[in-house]
Amino acid sequence: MTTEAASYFSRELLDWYRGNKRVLPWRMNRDPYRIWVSEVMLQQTRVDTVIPYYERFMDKFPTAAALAEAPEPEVLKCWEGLGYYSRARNLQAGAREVVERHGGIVPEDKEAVSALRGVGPYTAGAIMSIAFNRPEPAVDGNVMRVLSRFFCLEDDIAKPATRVKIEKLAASLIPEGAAGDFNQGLMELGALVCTPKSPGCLTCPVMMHCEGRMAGKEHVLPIKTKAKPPRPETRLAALIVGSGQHAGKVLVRQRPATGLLASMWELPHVLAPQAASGDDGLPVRGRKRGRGSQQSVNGKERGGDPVQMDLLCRLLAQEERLLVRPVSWWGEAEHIFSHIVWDVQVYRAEFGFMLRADESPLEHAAAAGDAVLTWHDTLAAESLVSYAADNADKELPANYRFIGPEEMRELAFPNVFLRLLRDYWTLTD
DNA sequence: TAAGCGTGGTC
DNA sequence: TGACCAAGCTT
Repeated sequence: MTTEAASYFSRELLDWYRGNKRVLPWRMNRDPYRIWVSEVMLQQTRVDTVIPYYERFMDKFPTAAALAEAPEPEVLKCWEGLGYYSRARNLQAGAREVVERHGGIVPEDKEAVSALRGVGPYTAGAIMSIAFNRPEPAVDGNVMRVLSRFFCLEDDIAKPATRVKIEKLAASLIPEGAAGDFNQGLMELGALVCTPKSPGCLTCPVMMHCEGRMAGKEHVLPIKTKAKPPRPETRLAALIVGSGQHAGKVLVRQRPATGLLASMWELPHVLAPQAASGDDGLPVRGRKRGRGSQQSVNGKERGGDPVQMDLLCRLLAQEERLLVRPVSWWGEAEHIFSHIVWDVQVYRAEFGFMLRADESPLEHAAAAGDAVLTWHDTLAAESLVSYAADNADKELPANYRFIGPEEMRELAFPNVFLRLLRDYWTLTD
């Protein structure tokens, strides 16, 4: 790399950015809190997706102090549908740190910013350069792609070591006094011109000295190893409609505070063992969402797959101490994560009863009986129903609730369950 | 280092 | 239609 090429690149890119930058809500001013929120939302998320979330979030939590004071469920609800929910929790934790340790002002210090929860090398560099115009690199996927092409770098950008290398390069390119615009220019070029699939070299402000293009490699760069394919899982979910004081409401549960979809709400569901994942182990076709319980597809019984219904009943009892009687197949939904694909089979089920963690299952054994774990056992079902009638007002564990459409507006659900519940209430009305 | 962690758009 | 992938961080 020549220093001429480098200074050419920096100068042309900066000019191009200043003449072509998009008008975006987080570019209104240089409030570091606003920049911070935008950068966290933009992690692995497209600009168009972020904009409405950002507007709502800033409206509701306009300052670090406002975010710090908010109840976590409200923050999570505001993030609902955006994905990677640990970002929301970390952002709020970061805001609380800012309030407690920095008087509510985002510190202008690289180490202090980097120490905030959820702020990694990219976000720290973005905040320091965009909000404070400090000469720190902010290397994301765009920047790695743009620089890999311009300098014809063949390092695998999927490897962490490559990001470190490109950070050093990016730092060396920052023009005096223009860190914020330059860093944003790199990303803007990657987003608008130097795109992953078909780079717009003809309109690129730095095409004349682009080594990747000159080598004819603009379509093969950057080098990136493939990700592992997601593993398929069949999830058996229960749509449990309450009676008595819970009439018309649906039983939902909150997930644990860590791991996948942490603290989000959902229909109770269990992981089906491989063998019971469907007739042929593949997602069942032709039974998409909605009222499908009267259909008979792929050889399944009218009311649903007895093996899956039996499993659903047994596993909910074992894992959740939740006793229900699956009644009929209701619908299906697919949910695609980066690393897992859920095929969710939803069954309507009648509520029996639920034990809290501090209750011994033994004292209820007589009432329920072992056989109650088998949904199609008529005697068991009857004893379950009569037991349930006696325990209609029994308190649920803290992470379980019967809710109607109104309560849904306050609890955060992952999209797959949002869709299912909206379908249910729409079809029920 | 590699894996876990969401969702929707694109070609 | 199915890969690919988008302004990454944490463990």
